[in-house]
Amino acid sequence: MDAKFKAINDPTRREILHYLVNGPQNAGQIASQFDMSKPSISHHLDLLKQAKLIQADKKGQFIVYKLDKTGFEVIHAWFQSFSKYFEFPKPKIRIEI
Amino acid sequence: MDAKFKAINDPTRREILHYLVNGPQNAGQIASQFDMSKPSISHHLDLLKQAKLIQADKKGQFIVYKLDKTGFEVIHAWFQSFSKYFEFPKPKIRIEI
DNA sequence: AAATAATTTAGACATTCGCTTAATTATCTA
DNA sequence: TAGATAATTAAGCGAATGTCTAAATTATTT
Repeated sequence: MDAKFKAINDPTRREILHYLVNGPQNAGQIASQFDMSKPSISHHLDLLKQAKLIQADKKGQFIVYKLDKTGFEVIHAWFQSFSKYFEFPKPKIRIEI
Repeated sequence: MDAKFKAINDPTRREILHYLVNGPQNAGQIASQFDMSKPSISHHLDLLKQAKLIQADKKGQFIVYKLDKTGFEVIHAWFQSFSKYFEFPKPKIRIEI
């Protein structure tokens, strides 16, 4: 729990998560998006992995990262625990008639 | 944005938020729930207020705090931005037939 | 087997964070 | 108005965080 909130507390890590919405990327591709050393990005990726917000898959000499639903669901559930106090806006839907 | 994620990163602040689900409480009542000095709680309340996760109302010599929807909605919207990647579990509903 | 490439690990440093005690401000009441 | 109560602000300290460079590890290519 703590690890997840800690993970999303950093702006770089939140950017990494958003970047991965486009699909899986290896560590080098992710690092190239940021004006920051590769070891720093590697450290951020490690914290995101510990929080189960991303998954790492080794593909030869590359390590491919992708979003992990596990961690997101836990945080989402935490938010739901406030729903008795107030409702959050729901996505608009259309129903055919 | 940063202030909100920072605010929910701390376990004491998350407990304060949950405590306020029961309804508005003044600073002393909140502090009495924690084995921690009042100035520390006061500081936590300040960060939560800055993040617009709680609102402060002065009632005489008391300051009454309550949850503020504003900040929660912003964080919730951030999560929604990942919904294109995976859906979160929806609350179960019953429809009368 | 040696060279190259991708990534992580290790060590160091400045900044931020959370906590405490002491001092301050504001309000209520006798 | 003096004294008590509620809460915050100020100052200081140790621990955690984010960043870097340099070194080590793992996998591929020639």
